[in-house]
Amino acid sequence: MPDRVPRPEPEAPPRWRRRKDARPQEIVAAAMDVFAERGFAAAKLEEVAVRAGVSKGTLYLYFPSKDELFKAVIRAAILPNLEQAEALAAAVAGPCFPVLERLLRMVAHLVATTRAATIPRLVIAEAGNFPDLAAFYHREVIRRGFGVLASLLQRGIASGEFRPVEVDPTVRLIVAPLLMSAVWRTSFDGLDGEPPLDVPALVEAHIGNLRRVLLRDVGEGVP
Amino acid sequence: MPDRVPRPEPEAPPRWRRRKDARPQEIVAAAMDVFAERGFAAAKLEEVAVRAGVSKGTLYLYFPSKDELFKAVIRAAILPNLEQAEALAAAVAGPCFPVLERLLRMVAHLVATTRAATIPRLVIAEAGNFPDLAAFYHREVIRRGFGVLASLLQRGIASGEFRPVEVDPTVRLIVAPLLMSAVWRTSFDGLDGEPPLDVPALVEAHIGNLRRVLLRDVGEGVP
DNA sequence: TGTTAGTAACTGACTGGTCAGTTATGAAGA
DNA sequence: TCTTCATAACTGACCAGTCAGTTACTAACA
Repeated sequence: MPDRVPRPEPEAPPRWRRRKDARPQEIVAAAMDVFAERGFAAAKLEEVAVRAGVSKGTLYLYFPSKDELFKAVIRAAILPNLEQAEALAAAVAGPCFPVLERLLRMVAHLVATTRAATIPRLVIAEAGNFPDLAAFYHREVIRRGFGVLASLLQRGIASGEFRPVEVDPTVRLIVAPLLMSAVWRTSFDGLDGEPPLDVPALVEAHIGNLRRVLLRDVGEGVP
Repeated sequence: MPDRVPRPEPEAPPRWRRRKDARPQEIVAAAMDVFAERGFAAAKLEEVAVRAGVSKGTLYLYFPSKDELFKAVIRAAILPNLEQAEALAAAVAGPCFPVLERLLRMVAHLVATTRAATIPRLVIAEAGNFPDLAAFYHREVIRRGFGVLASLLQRGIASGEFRPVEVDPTVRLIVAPLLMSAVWRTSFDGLDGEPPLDVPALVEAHIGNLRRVLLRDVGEGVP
């Protein structure tokens, strides 16, 4: 009996390929999805692996632990946007309020349309269990974001464009509605047949309020 | 050999006592602590039991599951305060802005001093995994809280005390800083040696801003 | 006023399932 | 051929939920 070839598909594609450079991003993208849907604790690495098209062991070739994978997700989702915001705020010389408007609308757009909106919720939820993650987020995201707004406010106050408000509370009051929108969209939206949160309308109302709060000449001729 | 009495302490107190009515509250209080420290998923019922001074089995005599215990915690922490707020808002006839001030300061005080401040964070974190809990919270807490503020705004607008603002976005803009404060205090406070969030200062700044936004006659004589 | 039988509160060891992380093995590519 | 990338079966810890047994209390009866 001649030796029968044991593999029936000589033209079958290989069961897997080596793709050392593409893997990390794909894994992070898959992890972003799963963490967003389930939260950190309830997310299963097996599911991350399946969505990334690899096996669970492969995750551990690129990330030493679930925690580190989580941090990588956060970094990947937040840092590019933050750098964009810093560039936007730094590169302007004229009046400050229009810059503030553009920043708010940009963040609102992110909140309303991208997966990055789930990041604050994830960090908030896990801050107690990952103090170093909370510290990282506080240092790399919150502090920098606050810094952008604070310097903008200070410039506006110095030039006389803005009333002399207290900077720190005002920064927090500017940010709060955006943060709340991000959290809302990823926690409560679409419950009980409620209409979804209208983020643009909320932001426009907020900008209108800020105009009355920050600027010296309030246009009182509104009907 | 005469029969030695096997129990050496005839006056020893019993190892446990039957306390059918006190148990549920004590268990809920212990669970509140553990959930607040660890989050729902990472909280261990064994630890809840130890802090409540009972065994794990006893928890299941009073609550059918971890989920139901969680809901009981939420109800116990939120509903009394909500009823107080509704009473406060309903029992007034004069101008609306002082009522709004009192409501905001009351909530700020809760946020700054009580364990109830951790509840929003817990609900936000677990909303994805417990849709019915999110729906319960939305229906019983958020909708009612929004209702209190919305009717107050409408009364103020109708009487001419307030400018004719859009009610729904404005309610959200009023609530956002308080929600953010609650989340902040239980997630980021005391990180990196930062000073803790000054909730009263934030609320006073917010009230000042709302005065400019809502009232018709803005006192422009501020230095 | 004991004594005792009955009951409901309570305990804690156990189970079954889940899942993060490990490793023996093999295929792909140089 | 040898190294690297990847797999998939495996392990061990952890924990919600269970249940057979124990104990505090009570009420009926002596």
